[in-house]
Amino acid sequence: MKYSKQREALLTLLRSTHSHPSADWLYENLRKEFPNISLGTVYRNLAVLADSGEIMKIQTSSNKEHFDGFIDKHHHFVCRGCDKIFDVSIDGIEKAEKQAAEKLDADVEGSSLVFYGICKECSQNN
Amino acid sequence: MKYSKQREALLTLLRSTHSHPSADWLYENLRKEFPNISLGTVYRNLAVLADSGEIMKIQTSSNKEHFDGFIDKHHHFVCRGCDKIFDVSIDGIEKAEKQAAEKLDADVEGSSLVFYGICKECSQNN
DNA sequence: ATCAATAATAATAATCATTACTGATTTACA
DNA sequence: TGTAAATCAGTAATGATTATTATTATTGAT
Repeated sequence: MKYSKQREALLTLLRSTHSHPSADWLYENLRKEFPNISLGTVYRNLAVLADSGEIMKIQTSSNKEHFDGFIDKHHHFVCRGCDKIFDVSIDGIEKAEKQAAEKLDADVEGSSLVFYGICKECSQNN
Repeated sequence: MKYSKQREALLTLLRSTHSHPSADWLYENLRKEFPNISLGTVYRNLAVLADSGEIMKIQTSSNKEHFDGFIDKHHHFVCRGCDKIFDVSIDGIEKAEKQAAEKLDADVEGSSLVFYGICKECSQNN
């Protein structure tokens, strides 16, 4: 894995926000610094960084991948009003993973827990 | 919502398996009974049935939607070896939802919990 | 510092899943 | 039965992601 300015800028950008951006948002914002950057470069580096465990891919009910530069154990809440993704930490999930492993007799390596609903701001604006 | 043979057959087919099929699998299998059925019909009815709460859309790390004809509260385990989706019931998730709602001061309507790892069969075959 | 090997890039084309559109058919029900 | 509305099949369009290719940048060794 060779160094590249683009990859570093991508990682820096991703770690500068807690908004869990998508590939095209990252692309648009990287263009400020690299006007010629290619969307393919963004996707490729997101894949590389996710594979190496430096960032995290988030799966929501939208058909779009979102990314998180922070890989500490936490979960997400997706507002169906504004589609924003919020961080939230819940404890006791290891217990659930253990429970699943036992029930299925499988090797559970990880899990994804996403909450859905209406965020504070959206419920106030209605 | 008007009755249609296609929608009924789709629902019956989806409820005949626990394999959590994708739209194209359902399409291919419905063609046995309806050789002219359209993929659009499958997608439309999946959306209609999911909206009305009769079936459930499953989100995994694959960029493909999967569907579940059984809507009782349960969770899923995705094997990264064979990509199969297994059902698993975990208790105590309501507590996690409550915890998230309190932490975010949000209205949590539901959650999705997906486990990842290697299933029993795959770990035996290696 | 220069050079060759190779990884990364920009640009673009291709793919894949899903959604939208259209005109014909089917269902519900007055 | 007749009519309005929902659903259909067929097909085109969209949107996100991935693959291709020729060029450029990084690396480690001379």
